[in-house]
Order: sequence, then C-alpha cells, then structure tokens
Amino acid sequence: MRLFAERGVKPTTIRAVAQEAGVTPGLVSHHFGSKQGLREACDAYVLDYLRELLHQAVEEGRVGDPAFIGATYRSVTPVFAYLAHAFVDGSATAETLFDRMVTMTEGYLAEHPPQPPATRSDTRTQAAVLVAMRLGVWVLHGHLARALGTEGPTPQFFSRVAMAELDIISADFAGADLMNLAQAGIDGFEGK
Amino acid sequence: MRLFAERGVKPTTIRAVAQEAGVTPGLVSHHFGSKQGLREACDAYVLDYLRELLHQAVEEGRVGDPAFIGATYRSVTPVFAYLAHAFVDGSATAETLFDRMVTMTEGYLAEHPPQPPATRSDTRTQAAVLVAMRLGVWVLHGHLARALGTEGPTPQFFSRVAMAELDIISADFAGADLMNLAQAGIDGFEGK
DNA sequence: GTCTATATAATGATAGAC
DNA sequence: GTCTATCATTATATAGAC
Repeated sequence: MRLFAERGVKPTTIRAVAQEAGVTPGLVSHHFGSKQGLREACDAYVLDYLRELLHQAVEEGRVGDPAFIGATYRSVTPVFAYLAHAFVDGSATAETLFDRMVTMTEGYLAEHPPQPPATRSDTRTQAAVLVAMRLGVWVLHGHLARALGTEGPTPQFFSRVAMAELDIISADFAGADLMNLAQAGIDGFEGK
Repeated sequence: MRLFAERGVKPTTIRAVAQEAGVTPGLVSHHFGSKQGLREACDAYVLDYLRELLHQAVEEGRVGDPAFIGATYRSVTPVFAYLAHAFVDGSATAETLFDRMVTMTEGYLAEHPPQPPATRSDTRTQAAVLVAMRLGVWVLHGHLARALGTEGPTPQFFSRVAMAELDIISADFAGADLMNLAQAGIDGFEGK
C-alpha cells in the first residue's frame, strides 16, 4: 500500500513489493492471486483504516486528543497519498467515497444552512465543491508542505493548515469539517 | 499529452501514442529520443498552452468573453488532467508551478489584506492553502462533474463551480482568483 | 521522415520442490 | 507458506532500408 501511495499502481512492480516485504515475487503473486488482487486488498485495507480511525476520533471522542493525533499522523500519511493516486487515476472505490462524502455534506449543509443564505449556488453544488476543496488540500499536501518549508504531515503541519482553512472558508461552511466529511463517506461503506 | 493526461505517464505506452498519432512506435521513439523526451515535450507544451491562454484572457481582456470561454473549455480539459497527474506523481515542473503560484498569491494577499485581518494563520500559509484548495477543485474536477451529474468541463460547469467557490470562500480571499494564481505561476516561467 | 524488423530488458504470472 | 526457476507477454529503444 505504501509503495502504491508513493509511486502509483502501474509503476509499482510486484518485485518491488516483494523486496519491501522481504519475500520473493512469486509469493506475492501467489498470495494475492494477481496484481489486481493486491490492489483490491489495499483498497480494503485503506477503508478499514479510515473506518477505525474515525471510530476512535468521533465515537470515542479522541478527535482533539493530542496523544491520539500524535500517534496517528504518521500512519495517515501513506493512506492519503494512496487515496490521492486513486482519485486521480480513477477507481470504483475512490468514486464511491467521493460521492458519499458529497451526499452527506449536502445533508449537513441542509441541516445547518448558512446565515445569510448563500444564493449564488445550490446546496448540492456547494457540498461537492467543498468536498473537492478539502480533499484537494490533502491530495496536494506534499506540495503544501514543501511550499511552507515544513517537515511534512506533522501535527504542527495539520494544525497550521486547519487554521488557514478556517481563515479562508466562510464560517458557515467551515462547520462541515473533514471529520464530518470522512465519517459520512466511510460509515457503512463496504468499498463497492 | 492527452494520453498522459487520461492514464498517467507510466501506463501510457509509446505504442498507444503512436497509434493515436497514426504513425509507428519506432517513429515516436526516434522523434522524441525517448519516452522521457516525449514527457518533457508535453511539459513544455502545457506551459506554452497556459501562457498563451492567460495572455489572451488577461492582457487581451477576454477573460469574461463568452466566445473566448466557449472556444477554450474543450482544450483546457486535458491540460488540467495532465497537471493533475503531474501534481500527484511529482515532477519538477509541477513543483515549480505550485511554488510560484503560492508566492504570487502571497504577494496578492499582502497587497489586499482581508478586513478584518485573518489572524488564525499567517499570509504565507493562507496563500499556500488557498492555492491547494483551488487547484484541488481542478484536480478532482472529474469527480466533481460526476457527483453533480453534469457533462464535464462545459462552460456551464465552470460557472456553476465558480459560483459555489464564491459562496464558500470568504470574500476577502475570493479576490485571489484562479486567473491571478495561474498568471502568477506562468509568467516568465520556463519550466525549470 | 517514416517504416519494418529486431535487440534488450522488465514485468506479471505459473509450475514444482521443500 | 515459501522459495527457485521459468514462461509468456509487453515495453522501450535501436538498426537499417526506403
């Protein structure tokens, strides 16, 4: 999964995966059946990871816990890099994930309408653009970190970006934060 | 360039490029020297395209001309898809482009400070996140179009997304629009 | 400039032994 | 489960003729 995240699926060879895992290429092919099987296993892993992450963050209320954030920020990086490639390369998992995030964000905006109402566009479009904006920040976070001269996705980096998002996005829309979006996209989502 | 934009660089074979161009694979390799040479030629083409587009839009004042927009929206689509892959896969051209956009947006925000001042974050961070947000919408525009059930990047789609962006982004930041960003990133940029 | 043909290398997948 | 060995396919790149 990490190699897919760093290089994309096609440029990642089964040989490279095997070397990284300390086994032989034959074993990888045999275990996952095919490269496509390995990819599907990675998709499932990523969805499980996000589900568990959000379960702890939201239902166990650890979203603001520094210890939780500190323990999480390393493991979340390759997951989002994997999703970045999935969003650009296109995959059924990425499409379903995006669409669910939009629909649930739309529901959030319908329940928490901006005051005064934002009349230039409809709620559905606002939800879709909002999701694209926030996911875009994640997809491009490598460039963001470089442009800011920071170490990468550290807790400090997360906080710095989140503060800027609050400055940039109108208050009435900022409430539909990424945790809301992600939770909406993940809950009960089986990947197909 | 269009095949690179649709599939990414690695999955695109010289054979496919040759077939698309109606020539033989040998000719493609001979003409561009190598696949890397073809990629660099595409990078140069994309930068030239953006330069010319912005020259007409800004310096010739055609940015709001419906005829200009109508004639442009088709050709711009593969260019942004190409850049989407470049941003995710990583390339020197994409990095320089992003960094220049951030720096110039930072300059814009310094000259047009938000009122009241946005104090949660510094101007540099605001500029970087703003660029990432707006480019993110472009990178994910395929998903955006699907989620909205629209045809794709038509003028109507552009307008609809732009209106939602105006609704979502605080008025003081919306002024640093994509044309500003793109112009900043392109002017005098030779690709390295 | 363009083609045909081919050299060379890399990759995904399989077979069989342990 | 794991390895070694190998096959078949595909890819880039080159050579030489037209």
